[in-house]
Amino acid sequence: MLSRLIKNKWILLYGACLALLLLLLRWLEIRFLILSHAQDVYNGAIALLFTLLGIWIALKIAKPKKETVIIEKMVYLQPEKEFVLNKAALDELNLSPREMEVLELMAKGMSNAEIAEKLFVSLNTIKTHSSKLYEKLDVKRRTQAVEKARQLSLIA
Amino acid sequence: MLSRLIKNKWILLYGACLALLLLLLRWLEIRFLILSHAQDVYNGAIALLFTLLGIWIALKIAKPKKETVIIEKMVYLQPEKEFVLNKAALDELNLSPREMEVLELMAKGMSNAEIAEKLFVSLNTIKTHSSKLYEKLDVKRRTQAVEKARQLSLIA
DNA sequence: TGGCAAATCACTCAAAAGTATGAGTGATAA
DNA sequence: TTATCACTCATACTTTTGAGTGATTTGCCA
Repeated sequence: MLSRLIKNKWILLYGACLALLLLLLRWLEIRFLILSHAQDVYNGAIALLFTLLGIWIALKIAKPKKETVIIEKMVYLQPEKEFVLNKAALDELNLSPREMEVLELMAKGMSNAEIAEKLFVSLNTIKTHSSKLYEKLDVKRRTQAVEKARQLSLIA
Repeated sequence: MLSRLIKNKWILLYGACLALLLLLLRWLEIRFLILSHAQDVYNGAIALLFTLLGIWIALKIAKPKKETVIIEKMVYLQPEKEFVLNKAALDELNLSPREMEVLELMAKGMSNAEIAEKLFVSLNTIKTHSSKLYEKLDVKRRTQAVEKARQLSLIA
């Protein structure tokens, strides 16, 4: 609660300023007993002041627009004779178990229909899986998917 | 709609503060019996209005602040194992030079159209080549062709 | 010079792959 | 309880691939 107040200290600041300003104005008011048409100038001043204040607040508060920069970091894999699954890449890609299955069967050269039959699901399901697979692997075709998976050591 | 309100909760907060402030002033007013209170409400309203106006203006006009977010993307590279072309198998299969080219590009995940463009020939030509390729490799699909070629060490 | 293989391309039909969208279910996390 | 996710399936549509067939050109060689 307190921390929130502190966090929003600008609000307090703003309140204080407002209070001060009003007091100042009051004081001026009393001092000069308000010339009849001075009221317009007075209102104008308030308007101007608070407009500026609003602008200032907005500029302070406005959340910055994010700009994403992707930096590619190279990682070299050890040349192993036996196949070692690249867990890091696998985690990063976030493939579901089913998607991995489909990927493996794909890599064996099986058609969607064959994969569907083998996994006891419909052809459409396999299509859905493969589409998501391509999305996650950032490829367009199954041949590319297999290529990439091999490069990433996701499959043997 | 609601989320926008929540998002801009500081505006509400600000309004609350302003209200509190005005109440405070009112209290002071009563305390010290200074002048008519209508003026305060009036001033407060103007202040509030123009503050909002200022904020609105700023948000409309100001170019958005940019914040750079850097995301590191891992790229896994596999160091080249020494690839030894299996000449025996290649001789036996009797693939023509052009067919080998097509096979290699296929293995890179390129589509027939892309291969055609790359080799400056028509799509139909590539289809012919690939058909013969499948025949010679005794496979049904391009994925199988790539698989088989890899197993036979015809390609890396 | 005729035969042959390689390379080119066209055309058609069919099959497979892929896209887009929506939707239902069950499990699990917030 | 809501929300999210993985998995499932469907419909409709587009694109790509593959099969089958046939034709032309070019260079090689016996």
